[in-house]
Amino acid sequence: MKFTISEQEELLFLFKTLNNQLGPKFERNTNFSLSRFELLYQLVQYDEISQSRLQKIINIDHAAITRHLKQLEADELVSRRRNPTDNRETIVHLTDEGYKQIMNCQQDKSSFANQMFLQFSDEELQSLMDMLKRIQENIR
Amino acid sequence: MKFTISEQEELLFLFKTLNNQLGPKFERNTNFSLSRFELLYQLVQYDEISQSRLQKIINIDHAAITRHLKQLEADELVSRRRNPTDNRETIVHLTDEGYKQIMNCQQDKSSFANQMFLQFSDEELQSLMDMLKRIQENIR
DNA sequence: ATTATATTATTGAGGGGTCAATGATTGATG
DNA sequence: CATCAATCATTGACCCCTCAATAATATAAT
Repeated sequence: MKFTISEQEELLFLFKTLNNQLGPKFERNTNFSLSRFELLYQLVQYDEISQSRLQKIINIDHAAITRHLKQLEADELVSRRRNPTDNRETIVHLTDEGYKQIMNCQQDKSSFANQMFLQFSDEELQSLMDMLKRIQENIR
Repeated sequence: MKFTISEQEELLFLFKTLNNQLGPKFERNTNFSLSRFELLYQLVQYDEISQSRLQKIINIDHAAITRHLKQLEADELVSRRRNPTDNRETIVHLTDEGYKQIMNCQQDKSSFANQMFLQFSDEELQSLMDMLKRIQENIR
């Protein structure tokens, strides 16, 4: 006995598939994973920021944040130190090398995003963004 | 010095975030990961199917397919045997227990998908599907 | 027939993510 | 001020994924 799949359900799986394809492609183009890129990007914006604030912005688990930053620190793209006024916090800061590298792959990231949304109108981008945010709300 | 992020780039990261949230939620609701669910779903459709055909349908790496099916076999939701007419292939078949379990969580999956697309019109679903497929084409 | 080529499945290494438990530090409260 | 509760970071266990290398089998080509 077979059963059918609704359009909604098809979309759910399409999402997963698309994402599985997106991540590796992005990484091949920029040499950074999406998460690492986001992390470094935020560090450019904030200069100094605690891990827990980064966590809230990036929206991945604390554990993943810690491990990414430890690795980025080992790679010397980032420096970390305790917050003197609150010793629970670790404050993260981009090194010169980190800044250089994230700036270097700006172009790659942009052209990747352009390729991804080739032939999308502004209205479509807007509507897509809107729908994704609504989905996010719906499953919250 | 800061730099800005285009709408396209914002969408790229929104995709990743949304997906990171989608997977775990789905799993908590159905007790199957999205991939396992898809695998079992296809087995309901095909009754018997080779791993390589499954791989092409589900669109994840061969290695992941092998590991999922080995685990599902250990859980006795699936049986596997060599194809007598082509010994390279492994043919996969759903067990009664596997059938029972996948059918059991149909309801959970449906209500999850409904929740996800709450207040989406048919046109929106259609347009979303269309856009996702175009993105998939664009990055292929 | 024998050799070269392609297909299928498997494994190992490594990256990314979650959840749960732990330890340290800070803040609030009786 | 002593204790209890919240916050932050870290670690371990485990899941999912990709890529690359390998082994086995089948197919094609000389």
